[in-house]
Amino acid sequence: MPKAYYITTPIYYVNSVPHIGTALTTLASDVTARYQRLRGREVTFLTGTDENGLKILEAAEQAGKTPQAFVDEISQEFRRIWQGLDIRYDTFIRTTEPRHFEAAQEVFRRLQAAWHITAGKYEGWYDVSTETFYRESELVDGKSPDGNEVRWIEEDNYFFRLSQFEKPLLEHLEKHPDFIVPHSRRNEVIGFIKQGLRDVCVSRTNQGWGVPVPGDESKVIYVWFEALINYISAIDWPNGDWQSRWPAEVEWMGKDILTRFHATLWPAMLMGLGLPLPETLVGHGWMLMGGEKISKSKGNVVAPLDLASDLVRRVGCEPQIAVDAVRAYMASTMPYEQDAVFTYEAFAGRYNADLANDLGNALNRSLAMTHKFAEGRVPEGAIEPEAVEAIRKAKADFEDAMARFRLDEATEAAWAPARFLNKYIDARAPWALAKAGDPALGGVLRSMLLCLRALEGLMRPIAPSAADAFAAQLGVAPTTSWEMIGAESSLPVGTELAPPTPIFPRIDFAQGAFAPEAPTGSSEPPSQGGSSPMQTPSQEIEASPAASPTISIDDFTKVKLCVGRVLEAEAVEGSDKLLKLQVVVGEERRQIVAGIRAQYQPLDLVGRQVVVVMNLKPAKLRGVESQGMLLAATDAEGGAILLQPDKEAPEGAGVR
RNA sequence: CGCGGGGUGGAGCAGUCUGGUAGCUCGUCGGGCUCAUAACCCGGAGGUCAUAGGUUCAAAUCCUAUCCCCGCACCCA
Repeated sequence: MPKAYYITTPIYYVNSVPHIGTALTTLASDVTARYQRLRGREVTFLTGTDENGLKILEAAEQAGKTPQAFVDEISQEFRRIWQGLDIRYDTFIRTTEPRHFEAAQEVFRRLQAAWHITAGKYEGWYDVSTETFYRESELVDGKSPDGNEVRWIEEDNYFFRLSQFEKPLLEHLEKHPDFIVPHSRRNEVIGFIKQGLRDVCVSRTNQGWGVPVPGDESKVIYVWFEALINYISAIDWPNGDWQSRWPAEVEWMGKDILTRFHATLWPAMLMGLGLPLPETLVGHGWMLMGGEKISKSKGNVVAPLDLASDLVRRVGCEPQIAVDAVRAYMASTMPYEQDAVFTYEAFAGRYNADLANDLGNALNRSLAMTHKFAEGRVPEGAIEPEAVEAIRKAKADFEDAMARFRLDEATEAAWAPARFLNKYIDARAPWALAKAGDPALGGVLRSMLLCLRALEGLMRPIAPSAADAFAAQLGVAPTTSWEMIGAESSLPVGTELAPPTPIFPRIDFAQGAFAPEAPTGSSEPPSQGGSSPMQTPSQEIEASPAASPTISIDDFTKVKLCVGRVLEAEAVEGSDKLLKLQVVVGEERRQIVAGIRAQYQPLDLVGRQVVVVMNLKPAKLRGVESQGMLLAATDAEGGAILLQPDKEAPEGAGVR
């Protein structure tokens, strides 16, 4: 049996539901999968959810649910949204499934047997709440960088000896130039590995959630390590028919999780297991909102299905067509090397220009003419060579673009027959031919319709429902194979066409700009495109955007605030944010480090009165002791605006 | 000197590896058509390709230096 084309997305961390960035990766995979199916390949398209890890335990607790109920619910939500976006995956893996547990443990066992995982004593600081280890130098004020309590632990743990794979990884990258695309990111990966790889601690204390280390129930396998295994656990490695799928042809992901994990740790794990590596890893760019990274705290999250319903509400098209409009937009602006910027204006503009004006209108006017001049049937007549050539070229361009995973170019190629057609119609002016009784009319009309039939096939991987609508109006069944595209037999003479009905109704901007119905920002996640098995420790779960809890006046008076005066100020070396200040508060003198360098010059500050938090535990920042904190407001960009007494206050005055 | 990406007509981008008179979409101005979803087609205006040197017959493209933006890392007491 020939090997199936195996394509994967990262598994998504179930701390919250997908947004337009997450959908990007999944959509890219879906378009690739649909294209390969059309080409006749057997395809296995995998996606899933990452459900282990201590953060899930915490998020579940916050939500007042059992962990299992919590992950069940969110995993289900992912599947609902993928279904809504017409994502046709073949396999959905959840890392809480037995098959994943078994495979993960087997990976662990085998790597252990091969001495790629070894037991060792770990000595160091450990942040229990984020499951992260820190070096002494990374600690701040005796706490983790996130401000969590850390404790010194000396415990037995397991280490994956990643450092041993430096050379083999570099060799593989050398030998397979297309292992990582785009090439700019391949260069980054090479640079990263050349800096030296450190062994990875791959076990954590078992708190009743996660995959236990085989033979050591006191530990679970570290979630970042275990999550990657989904790519093989999902195809029943090691006991099932995994060899008919592995290695993956392509693993899609966002650029954020490419370098450290998919391009380094994951291939090293596979090497340790003696398994072949995926053929290609694509680390695409991000979809930014107005130039900024998508994040809930900025309130700039767009849920893909909301975008579709906004469009339905505005133009009254079929829901599935609106979904396709979202798909087409994402595919056509698919960030590859660079990030792309999402705006409602751009989405609406492209919808009108590409889908309504070019594609929809091309279909509409062609059908109308056929009804008017040829009784609504595909007429006799020779297909004209320029049409044949236009279709051939579009097809070849599409193939070429997909071979390079350039969805933006593929989309452009798919639309090409429509763009050609509009020009062609104008050049051949069928209405004039009809008036003149010119016998060329039949061939021209038939050429036009064949272009539309080809368009229907080419757009199918990107916009399947719209393709169905095209086929229906053309009076034929959907295109089912790549060979059909452009073939005369795909649209027989005499085929009866449906009456033309606009598939993509235009957005009338005279009625106002296209905008979301209501400000979004309900329960969407802060993470991006490939946000994945591996979330960086700083990405906190935001289970509920709830108001901060109230505190009592007693709590407040615990904070000792005083007015001080800045005596000296200078930059902290090696930091572009920090200033070192000498502040006098009454009799007392304090050294305070503040992250205000972007807003204030040292000289601006000298002599100024400031409000100081006196009883904050001292901390070391960039190696410089800070004995307090200045109060400041936050500006729109997150910069600091120092607070200052309305008029000169007595030296050392208390603040309440 | 932490790592990396980028600076191309009003906007968003391609082209840079493999030098050869700057291309696409949108916008704008003018014209055309009337089959069509006020859609479509044609044409114009608009760029010293961040800056300065260099290599070359020829540089957006190669080399050197500088400036500016943006990620990551660090960090924001």
